[in-house]
Amino acid sequence: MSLPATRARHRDSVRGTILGAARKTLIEKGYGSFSMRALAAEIGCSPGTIYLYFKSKEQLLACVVEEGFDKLLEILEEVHDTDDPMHSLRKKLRAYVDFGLRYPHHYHAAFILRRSGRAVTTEGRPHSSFDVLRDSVRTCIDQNLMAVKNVEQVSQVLWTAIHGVTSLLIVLPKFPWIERERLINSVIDTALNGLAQPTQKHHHIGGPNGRK
Amino acid sequence: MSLPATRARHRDSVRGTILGAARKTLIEKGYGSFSMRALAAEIGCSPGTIYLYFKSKEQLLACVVEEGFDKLLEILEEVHDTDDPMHSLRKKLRAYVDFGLRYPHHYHAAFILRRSGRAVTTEGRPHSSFDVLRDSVRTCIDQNLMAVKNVEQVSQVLWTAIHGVTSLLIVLPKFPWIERERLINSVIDTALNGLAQPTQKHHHIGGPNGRK
Amino acid sequence: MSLPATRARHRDSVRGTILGAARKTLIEKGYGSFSMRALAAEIGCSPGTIYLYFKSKEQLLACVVEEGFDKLLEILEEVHDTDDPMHSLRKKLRAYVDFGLRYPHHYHAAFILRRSGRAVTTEGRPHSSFDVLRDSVRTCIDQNLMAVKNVEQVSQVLWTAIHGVTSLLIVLPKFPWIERERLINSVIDTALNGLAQPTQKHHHIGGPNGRK
Amino acid sequence: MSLPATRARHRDSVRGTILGAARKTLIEKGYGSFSMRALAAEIGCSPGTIYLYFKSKEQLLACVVEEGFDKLLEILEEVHDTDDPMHSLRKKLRAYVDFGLRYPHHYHAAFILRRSGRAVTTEGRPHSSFDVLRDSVRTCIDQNLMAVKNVEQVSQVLWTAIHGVTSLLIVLPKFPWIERERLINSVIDTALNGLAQPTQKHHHIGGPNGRK
DNA sequence: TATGAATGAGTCTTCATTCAT
DNA sequence: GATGAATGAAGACTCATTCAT
Repeated sequence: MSLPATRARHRDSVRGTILGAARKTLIEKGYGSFSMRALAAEIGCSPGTIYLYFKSKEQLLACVVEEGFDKLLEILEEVHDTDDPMHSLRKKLRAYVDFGLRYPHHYHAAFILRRSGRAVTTEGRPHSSFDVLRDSVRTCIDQNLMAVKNVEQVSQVLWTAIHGVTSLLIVLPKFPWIERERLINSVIDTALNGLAQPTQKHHHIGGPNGRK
Repeated sequence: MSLPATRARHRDSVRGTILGAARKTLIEKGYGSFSMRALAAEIGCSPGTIYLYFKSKEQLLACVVEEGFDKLLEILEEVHDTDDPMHSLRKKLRAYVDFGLRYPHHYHAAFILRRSGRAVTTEGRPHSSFDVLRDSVRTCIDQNLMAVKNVEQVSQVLWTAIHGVTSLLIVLPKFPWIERERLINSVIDTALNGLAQPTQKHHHIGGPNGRK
Repeated sequence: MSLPATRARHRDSVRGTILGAARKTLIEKGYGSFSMRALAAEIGCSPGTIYLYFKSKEQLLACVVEEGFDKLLEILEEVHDTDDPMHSLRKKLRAYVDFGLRYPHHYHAAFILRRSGRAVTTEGRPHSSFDVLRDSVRTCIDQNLMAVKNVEQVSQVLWTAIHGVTSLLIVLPKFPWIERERLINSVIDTALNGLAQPTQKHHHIGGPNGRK
Repeated sequence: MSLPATRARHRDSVRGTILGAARKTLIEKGYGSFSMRALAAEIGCSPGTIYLYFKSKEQLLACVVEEGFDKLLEILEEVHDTDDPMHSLRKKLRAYVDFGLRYPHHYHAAFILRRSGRAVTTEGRPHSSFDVLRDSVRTCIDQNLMAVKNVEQVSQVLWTAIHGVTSLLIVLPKFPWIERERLINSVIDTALNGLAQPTQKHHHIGGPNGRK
């Protein structure tokens, strides 16, 4: 470590400030209105300063997205496993949706946007959110709680299900959706029921059927 | 007909060319990089020419989206109903996914794109693809084929399910998906099973379980 | 005359329509907002059509200005001479100011604007508004009504006087001017009194002094 | 002083360069042809640079106008009052005209230019050139040297008179004016005589009448 | 380390003008 | 005579980025 500790600490602090402001701007103003100049103004530094910490706009945005992945991962890992693996799985699915709705721009950047040809992938990431989901699914299958036995298949089906609601709610917020809470629960119920052993129907609190 | 027929034909042709290029560019370069100049260059005309056919960038993009909605509606309406309502419903769901994968540009423009602030809505549209889906669902529920009886809820759950696969396959084509056909079928099976009456399990040909 | 009379009449009519619309637009929207396309739209013809009647935007505007000169001349000539030459002169000065205030854009184009180096001049015009003014002044001097005997000098002094009010009222309409009528009369009174024979004070109706 | 002095000096210098070029371009090319791009080219910098010193085209033009007002005010205040108020007034009127002829660009920007719709006003200006003129007039009236007793009226009449010559000489330099010096003096004489007490005729040196 | 001036390419859009039909 | 499609240049303005200080 060639830098004195205080230096390093300062660097990190400034870097954090920039990242925080970037995230905020990205979330509040949206992707299209994100500009390095505006960001510098927001922080109160000169445009050049940002380039001391991030090589380019692209890299800065990549860091914000990275942050999003990390945050999602963190949130999913916070869902502690219980004795009931299906319950744990359900809670993870729900945490995923909640993350997307709470940080729509992060989610958008990570899973919806396709930028300049290169899609965002989880490539090169040692441990991804999808891994957490897959682990949870594996436990269920190992305990014979699923009718479908293929871990990868079940995981992917579940992922597409929760991505479906999450992304549609983000992209089409004005669509006349049924009550949001009911929709999300129903999506998760439906997917789990569709995959579970016939004898093992798991519903969220409130029952399987929608009100008519 | 005030215009000579050749004139009108020419107009439509150019308009189509612009729309097509816009759609393509939009998906490949991304929303942020979409520029009227670049579009004109792509087509081989001057920037001003585009403005002879579309009032503004905004309107052009709106037309691209509109196009997507129309195309999808058209395809869904081509799926004729049969004696078995669940079978018809399944065929429509599958047609939806196939549309997205066959015309990813259209699909992207219609359901994935999110424009700064204002989201695409179906507002003002007399008849939407979702209406077709809802009608199909209603028939199933009327014939007591669904465990969940709320038409709107079932329709929305099904939509999010098929949108989930469709959009993820489009946006993250490099993700290590399981075999595409199996994934799609599994998604549809899962959703329908999760919603259907316990006694009425409908699977696509090939059975309910994924191969291990 | 190679064209049949009806043809020629039609030409003139269309030309007049264009000129009229141009004048109207110029007056209402101002010089900066004048565009050939907008003009065509206003008339309800295609942009190209205008070019069948006017070589260029510049020429069209020149014609409008020309029209302005003609109109001013016409108005000045309408002021009939009376037995009292000073009275006639005063009426002409007043007519000049009124013209400027009634057609501020014409006036602006003719006497205030300096376009691309070349100032608008009366060069080449066989008979100008200034000639009318000069003739009126000459009559006054010939009848020994002026203290200053130089026709050209008196004419120019009077012109600058009325141009002064006219242009300032046009250019600075929001300045806290005294009541407009009183100002104009006072300007004309002052100029005529300053030039007239000491024994011959001519005032407009209302007296020489401003109210205190 | 947060900026190093050299920085500040540089800023002012560049700002001045831009303002000067803007003033010049504005007058020579006319308002309609004034373009930020062309201005940048004239100066030899990039279009963006101008925006580092002026927020918009509108603001730049407003500054040019402001400059004109300031310069004129400065010059008028340099004319010191004497024992003879009419003489002082005359000197101020003459200084006004001289200013316009010496700095035609400034004068044009301040009093001749008319911006689309919104006219230049003196609004918000704490002390204007017109105030100086008015003060001088008030002194004359207080000493009973004027036939017309209304300060505002006299001031405005005098202003329109000197603006008349000044602006016409600037805008129509090719008109066959009488000798310039004689014209200016005659205008001022005429106005002052027209307003003064009958017994108090003040002429510039050289006498009241023009040579014939 | 941090600044802020500068750039050059880019943004959308409008315009005067031409020309085949 | 009239059209309307097309152009190419220009309009104001913004932005990511670099660099001397």
